[in-house]
Amino acid sequence: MSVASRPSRSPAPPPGAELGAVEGLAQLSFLVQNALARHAADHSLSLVQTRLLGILRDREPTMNELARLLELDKSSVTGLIDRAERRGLVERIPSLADRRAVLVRLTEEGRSLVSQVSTLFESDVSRMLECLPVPDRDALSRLVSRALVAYAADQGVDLFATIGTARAAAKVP
Amino acid sequence: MSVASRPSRSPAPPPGAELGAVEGLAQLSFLVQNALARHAADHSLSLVQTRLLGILRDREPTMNELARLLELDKSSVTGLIDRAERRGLVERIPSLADRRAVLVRLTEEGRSLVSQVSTLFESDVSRMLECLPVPDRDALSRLVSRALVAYAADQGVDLFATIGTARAAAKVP
DNA sequence: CTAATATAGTTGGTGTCACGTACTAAATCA
DNA sequence: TGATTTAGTACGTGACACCAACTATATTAG
Repeated sequence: MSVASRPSRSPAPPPGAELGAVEGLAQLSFLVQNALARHAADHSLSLVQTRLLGILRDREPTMNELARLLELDKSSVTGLIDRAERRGLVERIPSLADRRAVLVRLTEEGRSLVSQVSTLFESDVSRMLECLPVPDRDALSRLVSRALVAYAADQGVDLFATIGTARAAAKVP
Repeated sequence: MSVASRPSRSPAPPPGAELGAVEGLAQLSFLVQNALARHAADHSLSLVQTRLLGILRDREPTMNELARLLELDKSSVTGLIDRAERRGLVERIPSLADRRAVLVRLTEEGRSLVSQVSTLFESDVSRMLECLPVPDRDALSRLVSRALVAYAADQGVDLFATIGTARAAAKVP
């Protein structure tokens, strides 16, 4: 896949073959994302909803902050929260500090839902890792983490919270 | 997804540095997907459209096969192809073998578009890998590919198309 | 060789989600 | 105080996803 060039069919795709690095990472990312999407869908959540709930696990942001975190337009967030609120997953709380602002908070139901999905998701990814022998698994984990850290530093990106464990990085003022 | 990514400056590489394996893979998958989505959007393509074009690079499937490859309902594929066709990216060709069936093929324009996006995407992922020293990079690539193959075998899953060629295998009775 | 059934694709209805624009209310600046 | 910026919402549009219903072939059964 990768690239561009030829539309050719490889004469004989080696069966057990090695994938190129880029291709491997790309496919891996699809598998991981599909796992998440699948569990989310099983609980009637879209990916965005799930992401929303994941973010709210350890925060109580304003609509505006949410838009920034989700990289969405603020008008998109209005609808997103409308639907989640209608389902009883989150609630809007008027900010005391700024009367224009609204804080968004998980309800108990929302919290329990996101916990279930994240547990299932994590066990899926674990299962994927368990296909590897332990030493390989550790090595992979170390390399991935090294790559992420290096890339993050390089690009000034801040890695953070996946759904599961949210916390991760942290705190950023 | 659970995650959101956020642009921020990291003051310094996170102190706790090592990520759990699950979390690392999850974050990695977000980075990769975001890269793809970004380049796609720059060319006015959605992720699904991009995946569609990627699949068509080395195939000329029926609507039905497309639905299976994309894991979409066939009625969703109708709309997807309608829009892509309207933009001149693909064309419908009546099947000679089965008069109910319709084949979908990339146009020249579609081919050129997907090539651009995939080139950009790949260079992004490469850039990510280049943060690692060469031996680590090779090791990572080998491990990822091993994990994918093992997982695919384990689950009877068909690895597939990111953007390019998927080589997919497909074998499943 | 019809008659029942299965398959390919489209249509239409509903809902999510994303965007841009326009608008209100509150905060801030000047 | 008056001008401007900021938070959030309302509205219209379009992409996408699903399901159920429908047409037209194909396939199978009797």
